[in-house]
Amino acid sequence: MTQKARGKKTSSGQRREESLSREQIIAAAIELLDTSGENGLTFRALSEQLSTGPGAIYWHITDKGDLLTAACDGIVARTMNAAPIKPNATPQASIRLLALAMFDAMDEHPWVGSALTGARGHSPMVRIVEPIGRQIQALGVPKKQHWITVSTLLNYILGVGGRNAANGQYGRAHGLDRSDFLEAVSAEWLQLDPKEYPFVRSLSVPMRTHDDRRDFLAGIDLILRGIDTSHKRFASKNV
Amino acid sequence: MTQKARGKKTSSGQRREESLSREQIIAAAIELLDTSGENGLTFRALSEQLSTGPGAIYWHITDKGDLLTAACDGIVARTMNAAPIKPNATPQASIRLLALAMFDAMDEHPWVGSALTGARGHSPMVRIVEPIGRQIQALGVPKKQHWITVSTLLNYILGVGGRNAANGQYGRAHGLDRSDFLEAVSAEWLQLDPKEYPFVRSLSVPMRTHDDRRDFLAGIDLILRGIDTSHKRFASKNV
DNA sequence: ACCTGAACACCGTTCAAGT
DNA sequence: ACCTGAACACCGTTCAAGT
Repeated sequence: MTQKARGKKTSSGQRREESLSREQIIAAAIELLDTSGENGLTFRALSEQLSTGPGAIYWHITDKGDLLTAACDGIVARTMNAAPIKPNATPQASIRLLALAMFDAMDEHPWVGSALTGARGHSPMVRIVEPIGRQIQALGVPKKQHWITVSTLLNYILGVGGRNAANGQYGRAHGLDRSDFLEAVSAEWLQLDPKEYPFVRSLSVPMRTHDDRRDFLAGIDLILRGIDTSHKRFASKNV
Repeated sequence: MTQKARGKKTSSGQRREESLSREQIIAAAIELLDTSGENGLTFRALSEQLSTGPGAIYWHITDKGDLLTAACDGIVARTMNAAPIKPNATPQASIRLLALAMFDAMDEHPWVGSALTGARGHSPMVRIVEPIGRQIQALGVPKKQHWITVSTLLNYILGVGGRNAANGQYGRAHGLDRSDFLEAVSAEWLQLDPKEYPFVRSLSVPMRTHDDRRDFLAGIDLILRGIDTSHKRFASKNV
């Protein structure tokens, strides 16, 4: 509204024509994060891509934290809006779908996992909590349990996202692809003291062969079973 | 063993008498992290506290990531070793106890939450997985489910720890204590559009009044219920 | 073998100066 | 109102030089 369009007529190639906007900056930040990872987002690199000086960005953005949160929020917003929740699906199926959508988003944009955990304010979080919460409501979970039920699901999702981000960064830094990485961790686990770490050693095979996405879903299902039980118990007392 | 003790005889006050050791550095790092937060750990601040130059640290430590992981590992190790698991307690009770021990540790050392998520290698993770895994075994969970069961618990714990760390940092940066912080978030949630965020708005009261520790445990119990169910189902098929 | 500390490359952020 | 870009304070890390 207040923004006067003052484009430079002769747009030379990829140069911007309009004045800088917050949205432009965020979009460029997302692109930078996607292509060069968490450490790739620099005010200098960003301003170069936008063909300005680093100081210009501070007119539209408060902080690096602000920028990171905004970029994260952008991904979360489009992810949740695009999730195809069917009106006649069961609440469980819808929760699975929503969670899986987040998983895929965090898998495609590994930096989202850590940005989400450290996000300032509430905006990205709230975007996830709302649709999941509605399904929890539809599940008939009593009101007193709403908070801890969403919290549990959210914290699980955040945990997976954070680990994914860390593993991805490690792999990128050491030039390992996913199977190399799993192989290495599996081997390390096998070298642990059999007396001290019998259980961890017994996990060395599943660790090497597991499927992140499938196991993420299995965790969601595990939690969903816990919700169901508590609901039935409560309902039988009340109805 | 190979390390010759070559102390300076006249120890002036707090100066170190022996040559630098990895353990000394890690202990100092933990102290620094506890007193001045995640951003307080600097090679310069650390070397000053150890009365050396920044370069000296690199003789014993690979990296800042290495240092952070080692500090985190130190806390996790002592936490898990100190957890008083009673041999005649139920597996569920033991898992609750172990999880709660980790929660308390991450609450006392907020930086552990984020360090744990980003930890390189596996060492701190493995320390948590082993004792919890044994209880899962004791629970009679079938072998094929071991991996996803510990993963789910671990990811939940990591998620809570990460959020705690982020909230703590936010509070510290803005000079808010816990209740101020919750008040602020709760107020923000109430200002959301009632059409778009009815569920989140309905959480504004529990958000303001909730107890982190109790709710963390409630989440653990929720997950434990999910495990129980799946176990019974499997057992009835097999026995 | 272990430590010193100056130096390097690179950050986020600020701010006087411009338009 | 918005942008420029030099400058500041501060990082992690390296490395020749010392003991």
